[in-house]
Amino acid sequence: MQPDPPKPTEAELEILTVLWSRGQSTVREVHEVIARRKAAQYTTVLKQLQVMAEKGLVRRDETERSHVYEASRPMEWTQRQLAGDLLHRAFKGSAGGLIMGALSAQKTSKRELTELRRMLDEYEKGMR
Amino acid sequence: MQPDPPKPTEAELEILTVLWSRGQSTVREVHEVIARRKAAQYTTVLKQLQVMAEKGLVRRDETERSHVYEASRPMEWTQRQLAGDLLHRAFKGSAGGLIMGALSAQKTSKRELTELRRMLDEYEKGMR
DNA sequence: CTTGCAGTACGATAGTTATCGTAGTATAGT
DNA sequence: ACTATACTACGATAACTATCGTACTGCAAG
Repeated sequence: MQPDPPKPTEAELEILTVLWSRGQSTVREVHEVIARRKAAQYTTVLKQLQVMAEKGLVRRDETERSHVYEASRPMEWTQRQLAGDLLHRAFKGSAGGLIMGALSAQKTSKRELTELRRMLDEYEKGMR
Repeated sequence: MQPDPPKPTEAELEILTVLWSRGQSTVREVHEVIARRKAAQYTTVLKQLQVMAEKGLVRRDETERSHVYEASRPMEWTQRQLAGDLLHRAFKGSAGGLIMGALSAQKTSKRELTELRRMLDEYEKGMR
């Protein structure tokens, strides 16, 4: 599991979200999902995945003629990197600030708020 | 206050944090702070600020010989953009996910946890 | 076999970012 | 007035990103 891969770029993250939701996928499968949201040539996605494989963001299985890709890190791991990165770069490490930013960025339902409280409790429990 | 400025890049954000903490500043002042953390030529910071002014990220007062720069948007505004952006790009809009990411990215003190709960309450109150 | 299709590999390009050197210009001190 | 200094402006460059076209390859159907 080699050195930590670099932070994914915007386009790379979009592809990762596809891989996380679909699991192992061929280029074609990834492309189909991506193309649903935005115009993109097949070879663009292919190239993207090749680069990502070089960077270690995805793993490639070449045994079949159609190569099969999968994210090299679980979604949670990458999310943690991204959240931590933004936390330090824009919020001086203040988790509270980040949360307020997130809450005010989109209106958050009352149900989600109680869900958040539950998460805090749970986190605190597992923390000792 | 013109159209919303674009999302700041990494280096731009670093400069913005200086402007937010210092308020109006000359290039020299910004450079001094930046140079404390990393090697950077004066002209690099200057150029950076010029570009940022073009993008609308900062405002420039040219009345004095040494131009004076200030962030065009308050810290909270930009933080909200960044948090919202990450929220959508990496967390499918799930604030809970982002918060778990942030909490696990760095160990969060018990005191900060209670502070977070207070924030949630406050946010809910101001929400109706 | 041969041809067409589904793949991969690769190179090119345009745009952006970060960085810096150089040149020009105003100012202040001698 | 002259020169050193403190600025700004500008251009160049290297790296990286995103995007795509073209070329090559294996394979299956006729």
